[in-house]
Amino acid sequence: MPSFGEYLRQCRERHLSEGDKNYSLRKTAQRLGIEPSYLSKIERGDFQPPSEEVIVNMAHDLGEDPDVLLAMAGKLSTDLREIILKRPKLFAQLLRELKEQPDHAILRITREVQDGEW
Amino acid sequence: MPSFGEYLRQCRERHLSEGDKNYSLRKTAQRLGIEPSYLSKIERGDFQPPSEEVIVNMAHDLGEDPDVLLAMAGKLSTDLREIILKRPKLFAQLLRELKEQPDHAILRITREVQDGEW
DNA sequence: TTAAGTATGTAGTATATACTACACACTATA
DNA sequence: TATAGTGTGTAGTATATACTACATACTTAA
Repeated sequence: MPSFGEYLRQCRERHLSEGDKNYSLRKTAQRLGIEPSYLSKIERGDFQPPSEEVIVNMAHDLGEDPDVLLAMAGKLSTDLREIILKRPKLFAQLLRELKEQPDHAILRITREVQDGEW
Repeated sequence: MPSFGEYLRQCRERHLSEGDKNYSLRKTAQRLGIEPSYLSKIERGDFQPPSEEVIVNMAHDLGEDPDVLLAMAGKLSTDLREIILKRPKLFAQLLRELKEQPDHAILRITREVQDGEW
């Protein structure tokens, strides 16, 4: 699995190789509101991943999933954290149960809740 | 709802008022491996809540639920964060669905997973 | 061939986090 | 009436987080 920085560079260069010249390091950095040298160091792994806000902007700019990009940076989005912290006992118990469950089981629960079977 | 510091002091003073003299601020701080003045300031809300490690120690020392105490400090335990970060897409979706669900629905899911109905 | 655009290197900064060390004043006990 | 124990106030520190500013070297298009 690539590191956060490597993955970021891959995404950006994919856009470039598809012919969109707006995905140079400088132009991308400008859209993100950060210094090009900062983005360079993040992509190269010289610096830690940036703040949640910048990562979410990156995800939107690159067409990636914010939660996945945040996870690659070792971060959990604030809204998810708050969902858990409002009912910590309940969610702690559920999550520790689901830890060992396969993907399809979690997906199935999600679907059933969506379908209002609760 | 009391703040983290207020709640901490309530817990500690409960032990004291039940006659256990080991729950003075100084002795408690010593068991926790922190300075008494630091604990004093935390309880009074002069300082931010301490690190996850110290909060978990506090919970054990006071007979409280670590996840609840961490939540009062605005923190999520590392193990729960990691459960989510390993499958961010899956858990993000589930959590955002469960956000609006009542307690009993979440409890019911937890029980059914426990009982191996999946 | 020069001007614009590319990435990168060096050297900082501001703010937050997570504490320690020690002195002080008050209170209960022996 | 010492002294042991109580909580608190002042003043720091070390480390991490999240960046900026500017200079430099290389590349490409006019």
